[in-house]
Amino acid sequence: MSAECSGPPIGALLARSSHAFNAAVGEALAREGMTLRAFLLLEAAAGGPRSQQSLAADIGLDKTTMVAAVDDLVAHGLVERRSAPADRRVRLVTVTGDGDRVRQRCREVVAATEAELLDELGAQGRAELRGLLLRLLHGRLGASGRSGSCV
Amino acid sequence: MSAECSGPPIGALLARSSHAFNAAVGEALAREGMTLRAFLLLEAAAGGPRSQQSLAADIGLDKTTMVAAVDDLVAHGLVERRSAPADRRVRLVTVTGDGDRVRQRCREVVAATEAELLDELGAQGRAELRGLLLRLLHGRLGASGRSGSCV
DNA sequence: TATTGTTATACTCTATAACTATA
DNA sequence: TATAGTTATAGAGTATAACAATA
Repeated sequence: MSAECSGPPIGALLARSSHAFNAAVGEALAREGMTLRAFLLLEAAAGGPRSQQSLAADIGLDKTTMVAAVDDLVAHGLVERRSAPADRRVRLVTVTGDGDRVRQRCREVVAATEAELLDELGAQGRAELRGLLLRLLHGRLGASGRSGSCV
Repeated sequence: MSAECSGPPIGALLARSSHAFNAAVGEALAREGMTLRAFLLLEAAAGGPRSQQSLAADIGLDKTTMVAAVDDLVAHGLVERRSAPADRRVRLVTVTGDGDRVRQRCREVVAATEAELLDELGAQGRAELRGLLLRLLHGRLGASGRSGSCV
């Protein structure tokens, strides 16, 4: 038996922290007329033209919900659907110039929001937290099938 | 501008970690015939007989959803509803003997699951992570109205 | 009149099934 | 036959509104 120390379970602390982070980032993005999910999708699409299913698997969405998510970005002119020449069944989601500008601005907004929330930890604390979470995710936590929306 | 270092945003790491934690703990509790939410409610009720609204505010549920949540625990004989003598509008949720036994077992299951997931961090890493998250939650993160289900 | 608990209802989100067009 | 995308539909989960009992 490992000497588990006192205090609330870490899972509860993680849940509260994550929830508060998502709420703060979501509010900041809402002021830009964006959604956290839409931003994540935009980021994923910016990695290069990819099929909707590939994006869906990446973000942890269903292919059916991905349709509406892409529809939304298309309606705002941030991405375009293009038929892939090699396989005309797949629709490559490509980021437009406007989309990239919005994405850059949202990146800054998200980074600023996170920086403010992480301020009390100091540079060293932030690095430690990042390192610990990465170790956690590369351990048993990442081993289990960790698909899921997380959003 | 603070020197924000490289890597994925910490919010994303927190979200993935929290999601994986909840999934693992949820699976472990499911093997005991329990739900994460039901366990949290049972834990809150074990703090002493309290009104449903008080419990709802604590867990971050709506009072209307709390009704069904308590109904579920009552159906399993883990808690009882008793009218408060002082104010007969409120129903005090009290944990039964069976409820307390189930709660103790679930506490052990949750602790064991978390311990396994946190194993790679070592005792020192676990303490560091706990400390960092507590500092985070006592800072700006906890300052904002942080109500919400988190479950 | 205000508040606790409850019910009924509507709304949001997501997944399942069925369809199309390609392969 | 199998796959990418789409649509329609059903389900879970949640919140809003209205009601009962009590203060």
